[in-house]
Amino acid sequence: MNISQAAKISGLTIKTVRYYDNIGLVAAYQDPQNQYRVYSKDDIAKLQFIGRARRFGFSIEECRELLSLYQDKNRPSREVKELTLEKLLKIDKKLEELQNLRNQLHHLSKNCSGDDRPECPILDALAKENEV
Amino acid sequence: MNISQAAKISGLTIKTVRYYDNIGLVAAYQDPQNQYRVYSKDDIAKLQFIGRARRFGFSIEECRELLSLYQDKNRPSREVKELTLEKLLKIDKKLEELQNLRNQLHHLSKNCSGDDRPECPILDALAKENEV
DNA sequence: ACTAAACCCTCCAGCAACAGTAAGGTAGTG
DNA sequence: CACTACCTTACTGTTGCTGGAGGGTTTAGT
Repeated sequence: MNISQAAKISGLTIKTVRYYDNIGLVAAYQDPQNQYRVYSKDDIAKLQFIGRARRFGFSIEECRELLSLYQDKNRPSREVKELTLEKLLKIDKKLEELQNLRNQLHHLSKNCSGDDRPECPILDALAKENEV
Repeated sequence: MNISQAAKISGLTIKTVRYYDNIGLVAAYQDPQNQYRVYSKDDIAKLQFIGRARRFGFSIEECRELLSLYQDKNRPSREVKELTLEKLLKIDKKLEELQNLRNQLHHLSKNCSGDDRPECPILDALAKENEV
């Protein structure tokens, strides 16, 4: 299977698939005749696996780790769970930050008339060292 | 005022302040004798302004825009509010995404024993094209 | 006056995770 | 044989800095 089909099936872009090959995440067989990359069903499965893991917020390096755990039939599920819980914690932290940010910005925008006058509590808040 | 003081007061790192100078966001006066950057009170205020805007999730380019609005005494507050609401929308979208992610990961981790056995629903979910 | 610490500078490389583009080779069809 | 649609490598750009090398300057202490 050539790269464009592999990309389509896995839901990734060609660029991304090529990139994953370059960094050794999913190394493709290369036809010695024309240098074209050839993807096996197993490769496709890996690409899909990575695509999903990426959508779950795992980094490339974490994907690499998950992939090796995935391929190791004897690995304990503990390791995978640890990685997942770690990621979960990070997400929770990010969520809290974003929620705070949202509340502050929302508060600011509500107090701004948003018309042709220059008075703007948003800029005032950014300019002064008080809290919003 | 030299760069280390400017950095300390504005709550940024020296590297960051220098970077902002390089990209013309806050251009510092440079002593012709020794090439040292010199920061005025006005510069400090700008740095602080940017620091807060960055913490509010505005990009550098948005900061540049806000700064020019901030310095223009006649600008309508509408422009600032628009920028803020736009940013708010992005944040809401990101929040929703993250929340979904969190729920899915949480669901996965709850179903994983996390012990020495190799059975792992997390990896299974990543390997198969079904939803979690 | 000399020295050492503590500043400051510029320039270059690198991070994540690709996307875009140039310049070129190849495969299949009419 | 031309044309289109693939494919390749290689380089640059993105965002917002951070780290380091290699060097000049200022200041404090002796």
